[in-house]
Amino acid sequence: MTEAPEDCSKVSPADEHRDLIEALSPNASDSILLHLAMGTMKMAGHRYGSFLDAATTAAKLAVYSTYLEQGRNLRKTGFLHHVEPKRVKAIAREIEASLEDGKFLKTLGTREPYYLIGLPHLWQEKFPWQPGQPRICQDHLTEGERQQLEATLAPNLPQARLVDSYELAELIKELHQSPDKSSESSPAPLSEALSEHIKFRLIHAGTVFQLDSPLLLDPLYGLALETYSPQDSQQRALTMIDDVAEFFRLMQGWVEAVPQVMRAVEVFDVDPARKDDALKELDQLLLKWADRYHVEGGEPMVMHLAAGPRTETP
Amino acid sequence: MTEAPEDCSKVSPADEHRDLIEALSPNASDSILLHLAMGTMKMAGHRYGSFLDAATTAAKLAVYSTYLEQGRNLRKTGFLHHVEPKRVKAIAREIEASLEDGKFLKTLGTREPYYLIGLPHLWQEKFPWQPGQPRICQDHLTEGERQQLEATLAPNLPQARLVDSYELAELIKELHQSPDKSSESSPAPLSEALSEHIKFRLIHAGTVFQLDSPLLLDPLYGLALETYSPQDSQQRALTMIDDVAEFFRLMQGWVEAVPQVMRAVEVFDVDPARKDDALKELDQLLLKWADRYHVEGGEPMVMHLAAGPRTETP
DNA sequence: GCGTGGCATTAAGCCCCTCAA
DNA sequence: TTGAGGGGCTTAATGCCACGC
Repeated sequence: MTEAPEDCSKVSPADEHRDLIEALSPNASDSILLHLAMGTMKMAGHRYGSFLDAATTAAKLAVYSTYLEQGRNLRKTGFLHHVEPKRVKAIAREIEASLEDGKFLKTLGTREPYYLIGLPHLWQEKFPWQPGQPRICQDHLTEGERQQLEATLAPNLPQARLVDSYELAELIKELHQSPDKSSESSPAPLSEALSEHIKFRLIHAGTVFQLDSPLLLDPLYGLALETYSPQDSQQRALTMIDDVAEFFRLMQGWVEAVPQVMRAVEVFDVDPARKDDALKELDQLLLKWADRYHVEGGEPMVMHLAAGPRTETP
Repeated sequence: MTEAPEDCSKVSPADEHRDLIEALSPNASDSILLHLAMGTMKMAGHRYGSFLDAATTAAKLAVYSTYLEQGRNLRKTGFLHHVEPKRVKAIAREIEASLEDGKFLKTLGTREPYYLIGLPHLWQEKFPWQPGQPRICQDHLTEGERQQLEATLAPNLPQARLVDSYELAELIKELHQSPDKSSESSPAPLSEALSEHIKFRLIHAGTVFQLDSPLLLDPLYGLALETYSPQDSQQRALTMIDDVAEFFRLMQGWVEAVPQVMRAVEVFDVDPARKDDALKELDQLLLKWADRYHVEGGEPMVMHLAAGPRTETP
């Protein structure tokens, strides 16, 4: 019950995902945005509003960059991007405040939202548990009922006792206003809705499990993971984002014709019988190549590659 | 005067660009968004609001995708993304209307905004020019003045006469309400501000030039390019976006463990004396590799690679 | 649990205008 | 021509509550 239900309609989520991307994004930029939104919101669990804020911040930085290029001309910048000069000014002020005073722009900031990352630690600190102690502390339960319930729990849970929904809400509240950033004040009002969202996300991610039972008046909640560790598929999704970001950075170097930056694309029709061989050989080629030119204390280099079936012939 | 001024401050725009990206985006997703915003707004010339709309659309699709995965449960979807169920419903309706009725979501749609692409054709159609005819048609000019002005024009202009600001505004208006999409009505009210933005963009992109002269009461405008063709640096920026999009698509396949999708990363320290050799050899290796496995009528494959200096050691 | 409705606040993307330097 | 201000419209992100199922 902690996982997203594999709902039994016709298509798998991954296909649905791909279909949406391909049906609705004739443009490369749109497609990148879509992949990014999926990765950010569905995999990493960032809020809808956070993604929008991050996109807005990126757009503001683009405006600011033009503003500098145009010699701090508000009007020209406004014309070039179709933004009111007044707004350009506000954007510039905001960004400069961020650069100078270290105030934070609304970015995603971390791969996952802080509450996913920070919860296991805080929970184990505030509601610790030692072997031999009861994991469930509910006055209205008899000792037998307690043991019966605890027997239903998974075997290798972290050293933390179960909590009720109030305690969970407390945990979430504390996590929420631990910005551990320089901005001293907590401008975050933690609404009920937000708190509920965080709770759902924690359960969805498998960090927290919910215990329902007729013996209980209200559901209890337990910590399922000792430290934050994304599932395998999530880990891959995060790696994907990192790879794409670095690929983007490298390609930007190529656009600017930075020396020692290389781009390569190979488009071909592979012999179906030798597909596996081809990929294996490519892997080996790259490994040997990097080995051949590697020296201790050389200049740091990186190379990113992705290969697979192509869908269109451009 | 048609180009962005190389403003004489301390740093070059490209450095500024890179600094902004690196100073303010500790996160891979943020960095991707920034690269994308720069490419979309500064290079391709899409509007600030268009980029925001496209990002919002991507986020909506992510929400919708979750909505389907959750068996069309509005509340759960709302919790998972911190969106009101009401809003989820509106989003779902909007997307389904788009899928069924072919209504358009607000995406970037084309690489460049239509007005950049479509203008040269429309201009040559509405204001054609033949050798021997006057390029400048202004009653208040004497024949001598006209010839004097025309002599200042660049030699190889397209077959189009110069226009005044009213005619230019007419062109822009016509372009603006040529959606050439299925949505019959033009929901676009073309404000003065938007029209001015388009005019600035056209001049900025070098598609249109402005002619000022003491002989003229008002400035005139001329078409500078026969067909839309981005400058070299813009062309590279567009290629970058395409590459990144396909790289993203391939990596998504890797995340889902699609067979025949491969990801490779090589991190090493290159012998400084052999950097060029290394890249040249890599290029050759890839070419030969693709050749070796290519057959007529095989399965379509693609491979993307970028290599260059690395900045951090992860 | 779920969908649906109402109601409220606030920011910000848009539009337009004027005036002084 | 640019900066600075004023005034206005509309959407939508975000919050809350309540009813009926």
